[in-house]
Amino acid sequence: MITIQAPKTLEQLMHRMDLIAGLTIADIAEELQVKMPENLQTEKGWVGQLVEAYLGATAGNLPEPDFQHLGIELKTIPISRTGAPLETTYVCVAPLSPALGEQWRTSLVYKKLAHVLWVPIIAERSIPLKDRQIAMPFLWQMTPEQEQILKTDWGELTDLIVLGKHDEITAKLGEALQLRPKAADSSVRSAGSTEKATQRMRRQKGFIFAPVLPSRYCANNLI
DNA sequence: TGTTGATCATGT
DNA sequence: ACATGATCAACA
Repeated sequence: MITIQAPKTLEQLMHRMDLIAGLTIADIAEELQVKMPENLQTEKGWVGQLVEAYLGATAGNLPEPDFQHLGIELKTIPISRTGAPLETTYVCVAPLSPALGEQWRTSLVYKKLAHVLWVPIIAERSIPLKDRQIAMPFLWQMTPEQEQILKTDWGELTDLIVLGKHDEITAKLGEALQLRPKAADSSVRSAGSTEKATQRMRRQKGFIFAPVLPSRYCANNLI
């Protein structure tokens, strides 16, 4: 695979955003000389990793924003031809034992969502992977109103974990953030550090961003 | 048919 | 083990 240097400045990144708009997945795979799977059934994160490589993201699988020095998180988002988001977006793990006194602004959720480069991809399931087209990427920062929603959701969901109310946690909670299972399969268990003594094994969960805040993405214009 | 819970691949 | 990247697919 061809390696792309990380963008040094925000201007460089924005320039690459302009260049990637309108390309198909096949275009990018060809440029990077990577083999493209027929579908995503066994490589669900493949497109995200392809776009990361193409734009020069550096964080790998570290729990940090993708463009570390710019503090920007890259997220691909599948959209319909009319710009409606087709999936929710994984943000980060939800600690089984949240640090005592953890605040919203110091949380990993905030760090990841503070600056997001959304890369919408027209990805209706009827469209073959190779033909799916990148729409216009855009930088997003939460507004004060949006932050209030996220902060409230994060606080309520974190409280449930802190209080050990794991049985009450479902994806129905939260307005813009959900807590959903995040594991290889439903049998995986792990212990929170405060619970190791009692051997209370719980299922790992992750914070999921329901795309209700940037509710519509440019699909047709700007390509 | 939209949502919620489950699952897959990869890297350190 | 546990973090990243997400989409799949069963079921309400």
